[in-house]
Amino acid sequence: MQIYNTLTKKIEPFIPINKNEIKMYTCGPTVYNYAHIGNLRTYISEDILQKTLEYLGYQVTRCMNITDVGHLTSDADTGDDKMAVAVKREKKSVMEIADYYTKEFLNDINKLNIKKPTIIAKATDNIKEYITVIEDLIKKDIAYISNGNVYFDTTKYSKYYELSGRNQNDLLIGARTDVLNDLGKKNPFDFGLWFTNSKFASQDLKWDSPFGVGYPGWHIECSCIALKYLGKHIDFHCGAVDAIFPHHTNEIAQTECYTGEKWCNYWVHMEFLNDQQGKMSKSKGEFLTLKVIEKTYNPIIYRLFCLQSHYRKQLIFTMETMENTQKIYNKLINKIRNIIKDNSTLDQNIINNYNNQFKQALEDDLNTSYALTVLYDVIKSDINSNTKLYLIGQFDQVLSLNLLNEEKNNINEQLEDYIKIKIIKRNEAKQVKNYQLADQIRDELLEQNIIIKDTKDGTVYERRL
RNA sequence: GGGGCCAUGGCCAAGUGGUAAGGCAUGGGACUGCAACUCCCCGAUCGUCGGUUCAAAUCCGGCUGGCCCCUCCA
Repeated sequence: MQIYNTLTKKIEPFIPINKNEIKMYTCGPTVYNYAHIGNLRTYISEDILQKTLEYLGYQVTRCMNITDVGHLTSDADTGDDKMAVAVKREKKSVMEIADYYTKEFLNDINKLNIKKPTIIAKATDNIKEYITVIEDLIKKDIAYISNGNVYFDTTKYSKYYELSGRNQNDLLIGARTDVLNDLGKKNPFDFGLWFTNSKFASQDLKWDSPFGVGYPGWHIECSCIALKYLGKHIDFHCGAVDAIFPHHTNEIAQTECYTGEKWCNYWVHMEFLNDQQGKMSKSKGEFLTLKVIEKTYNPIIYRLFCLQSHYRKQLIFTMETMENTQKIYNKLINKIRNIIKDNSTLDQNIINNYNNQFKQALEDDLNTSYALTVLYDVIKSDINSNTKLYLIGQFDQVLSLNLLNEEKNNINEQLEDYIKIKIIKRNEAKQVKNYQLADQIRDELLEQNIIIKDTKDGTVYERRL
């Protein structure tokens, strides 16, 4: 397998730390609002990475954080905590907000067939761990206390700019003035590890610490949660491209200064979903959630939409392309439904051949669109039905598009009998050329989401997708 | 102002030096009472200009256009 590594800016062969067990950390949501479909694209891509690794025979432990404190609206200590803003907006407690949106998030990823991470850790459950690491960094003179807050001194970590590929001067020019004007900082890009001296009063969540009563910075949570649950070394760390700087940059600095060792080998970043105006963003106010999509489309359609493209390519979302994807999905499922299970025996050579093609596509930096082409190749090929169905089932372990989900099996016997009678009546009507009655019966069934098809072998039916 | 990415037929998209996969849509045809489903057929020289090469969509440079990051957002 080879994959693009942000750390080296190259596509590299993947070499696991341990032979079969892979440790993967993926940044989770800040649960102050619904996830928008752009957020969800990232999790879909991460899911593909995980499932590809599993398909290749690795065992993957995936850890994800849930940010319920510390994520400020600004990187200086002037912004509001995102959670505090939500509290004000919805007039609920922080816990209620966090619980509600966490549940909604887990619902969303479930609907998209994203495998639930092995470990899901809340930021507020690991305060002790943050304090341990921060104390250590202070002791090592890498962190310092200033103006009531604890900051990380970025000049103490020589590789600070490695991940982002920038340098301090480039960053300074574009930096926001309130970041630079944070007088507590020794250097412009130093970042907060623990805040006690907040300039805003709306912060509800506070903990006692050796540095005073306060709350943690955003970046420290991921470092500590990863260390706690996955150990000192991890294979993958994923997130969207905007996390490269400063979030992941800061994570590396903290973690490696704490352990004194290299932390993560492969940094994988997922590109944005844009709408026609550009980036989809919560701070713009309006944003598309899965709830909205669901009104018109099965969430799996959105997953397919994402898989048609590449995770490192920006994707533009429009309702037109969703409409198109719906058609693609319908046709795909129809074709698969037309493959009838029979007595044919599995052809192992053919299985290996297509399976290798499928794997090769995914092993090549997760080329999902090509993997879908292999799926089409199988469907079109003249191999026997059972071999086809077997391969489709295998592929769907990674694609997770419910390719073999036979919804028509949901039709109970009672309904089945009813449909059969209707079909017979319709065929009788057709024979005497009473097409009005025939069409009426067809419409009746369609109202119940039953589609009638006249084929060479007689009339068949299926449930509408 | 700095850094970076992208540009392939109507749409999505594969392709990383040897003469353009695939899917959807459109059009044509078969099937059908009609429709749907299914099957068959049809389309591009790869934003633009120039360079390297026997050979470039693929490498290099200029230009144009779009987007992203540098500031909370995935």
